[in-house]
Amino acid sequence: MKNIIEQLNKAFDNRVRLGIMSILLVNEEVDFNEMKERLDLTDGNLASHISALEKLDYVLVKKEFVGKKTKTTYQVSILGKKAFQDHIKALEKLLHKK
Amino acid sequence: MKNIIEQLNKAFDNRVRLGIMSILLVNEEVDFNEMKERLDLTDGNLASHISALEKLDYVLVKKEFVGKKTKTTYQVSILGKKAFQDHIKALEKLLHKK
DNA sequence: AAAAAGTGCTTTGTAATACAAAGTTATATA
DNA sequence: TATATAACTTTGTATTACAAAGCACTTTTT
Repeated sequence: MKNIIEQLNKAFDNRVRLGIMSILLVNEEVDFNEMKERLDLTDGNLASHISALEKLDYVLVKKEFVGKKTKTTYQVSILGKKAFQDHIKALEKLLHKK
Repeated sequence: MKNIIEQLNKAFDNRVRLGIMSILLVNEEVDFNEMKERLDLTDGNLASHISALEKLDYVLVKKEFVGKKTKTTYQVSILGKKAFQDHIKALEKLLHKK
């Protein structure tokens, strides 16, 4: 039988990743710079958290050219959405249902 | 102006500490061994997380003798309850209100 | 009475984060 | 030509998280 904290997804312990996911759940697409500004992160910090979420296939990274300039946008994957919603459910269970 | 993740309390990022707090919010008192079993932790790991919460004055530690045996029980402090509820509010804001 | 087990830690050691800052490649603009 | 922007990667450091072992003491078992 699982204890209450095992149901929480370790990937979402971190506040930055919680922030990224919650932004991506309500925004179809968010690009590197908007994310960076909304969460007030350094480039490297954002890149590394995104990379962690990408490795788990929770976030999809799209790279395109706008003219000759690169543009990177992020989307949540179906798996990521599911994982996040499960995490929220586990959180709610933890917080309200004893 | 604060960004959304700054409102989350860093002390509650961790799943073990989230678990401890949520148990203490619905139980007047919980002793060392019950906490340990409910969260399935090693002695040292529980002790260190409790100590972190104690340092923040979020948890009160009561040591007493039951016969000649020591017994340690934990309670959430008023400050801790406040901090935790604020954290939950911030979480809800993050998760539901965009 | 000796050995084993339990209470509640602390210490030790290791591995995994988290993060800032600087460096990088390439394009863009003044 | 010099500066700026985009999107990283690298480097280095400091902080966690955790298991396992050790410890002092008491209690239970044999």
